[in-house]
Amino acid sequence: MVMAGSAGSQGGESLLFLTDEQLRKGIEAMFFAYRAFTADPDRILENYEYGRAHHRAIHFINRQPGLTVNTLLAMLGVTKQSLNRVLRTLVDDGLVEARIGRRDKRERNLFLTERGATLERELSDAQRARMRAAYRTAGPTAVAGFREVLEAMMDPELRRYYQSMKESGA
Amino acid sequence: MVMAGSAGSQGGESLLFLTDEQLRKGIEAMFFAYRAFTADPDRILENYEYGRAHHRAIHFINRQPGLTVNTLLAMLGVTKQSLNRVLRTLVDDGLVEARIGRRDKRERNLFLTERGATLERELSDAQRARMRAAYRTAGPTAVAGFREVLEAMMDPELRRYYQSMKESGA
DNA sequence: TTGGAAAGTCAACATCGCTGACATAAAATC
DNA sequence: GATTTTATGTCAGCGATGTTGACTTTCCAA
Repeated sequence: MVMAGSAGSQGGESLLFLTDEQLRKGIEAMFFAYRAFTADPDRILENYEYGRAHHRAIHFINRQPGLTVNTLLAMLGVTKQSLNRVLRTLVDDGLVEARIGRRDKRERNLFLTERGATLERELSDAQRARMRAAYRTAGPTAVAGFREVLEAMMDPELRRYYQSMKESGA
Repeated sequence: MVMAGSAGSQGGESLLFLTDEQLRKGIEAMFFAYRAFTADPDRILENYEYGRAHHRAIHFINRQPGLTVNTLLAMLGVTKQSLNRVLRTLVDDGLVEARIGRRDKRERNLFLTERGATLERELSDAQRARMRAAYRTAGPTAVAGFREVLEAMMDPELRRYYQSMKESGA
C-alpha cells in the first residue's frame, strides 16, 4: 500500500495527520462544510413557513416510513415538546400523517403524505446535488474515507441509528 | 492506482458511489457526525454562560489573532447585530480584547486575553480529542478523503476562508 | 467637506432548543 | 381488577441565536 518514493519523513509511525494543526483544520472543515450542507435546504424552506427542524423530521420520516414519535425523538436528539411543535404543524399542513399504531395504540406511526413527499424531494434534490458534486470532485476513494471518519466521530448510540438506515454498510 | 482484483462491477465508469442511496447516507453521516462534533464543547459551555456562537467566535479569534469584526462576520456568516451581542459579552467578561485598529481607527482588531485563551483551550481540547480518536480509527488515507469531500462541499467564498487559515494545504 | 465604510446600539421578532407540569390513553404488571 | 408505566400531546415560560430595520458615532478617503 505504501507508495515508493512518498516515504520521506515517515519513520514507521507517520502520525503527522494527528497533529493539533491537522485536527484544527478538520474542525474548520466540518464547520464550513456543514454551513454549505444546510444552506440549500434552508433557502428552500424560507419559501414555506418551515425551518431546519421540519426538514430533519421530514427526512427521517421519508427514510423510515412508519417510525414512531419516540424513535424519531431519539434520532433527532430533541425533547418531545420541541418535536411536537414541529410535527403538529406538519400534520396540520397535511405533509405528515400520524397513524395510530396497530399493535400498540399509544404509538403514532409517521408517514409522509404526497405533499410531504413532494417537499422532501425538493429539499433532498438540492442537498443531494451539492453532495453529488462534492463526491464527484473528490472521487470514490475520498468518499469512502469521508464516510469512515464521520462514522468514527459519531456517538455510539447515534451510530447505531445511522447504520440501521437502509443500505446499511458500504 | 487501480488494485488488481478489486475490479468486479466497475466496467469503466463505476459510479455506484453517486447513487441517491449513497448520497443520502452521506447526508445522514453529516447530520449525525455534526451532532457529535458539537456535543463536547456544548457540554462545557453550559458551565459558563455561553453558547455555540461564543465558541465559534473564540475559535476564529484564536486562529487569526487581530482579525477584524468584519472579517469574523463574513467567516461566521451572521449579521453584525448577532455577532455584536456575543462579542460584547466576551469583551465585558474579559475573554476578548478589541483593540482599535492602528491604520484604520474604525476597525477593531480582536484578540483573546489569557482567560479567553484558557477557555479556548478547554473547548478545543475536547473537540480535538474526539477528532483525534476518529482520525486514528479511520487512518490517514480516510482522513485525506474526509478533508477533500468537505472542501469540495463548501461554498467557494467560504472555501477561501478555510484555505487561508494557517497550514493552508495538506 | 462630503460621502461612505466600520462599528456599535436599540427594538422587535422568529425559530428552535429547553424545563416543568399536567392530561389522556393504553399497555403492562401486580 | 387495580395500579403503574409508557407514549403521546399540550400549555406556559424561558434562553440562545438568528433576523430586519433604524439610528449614531467615528473616521478614512475622494
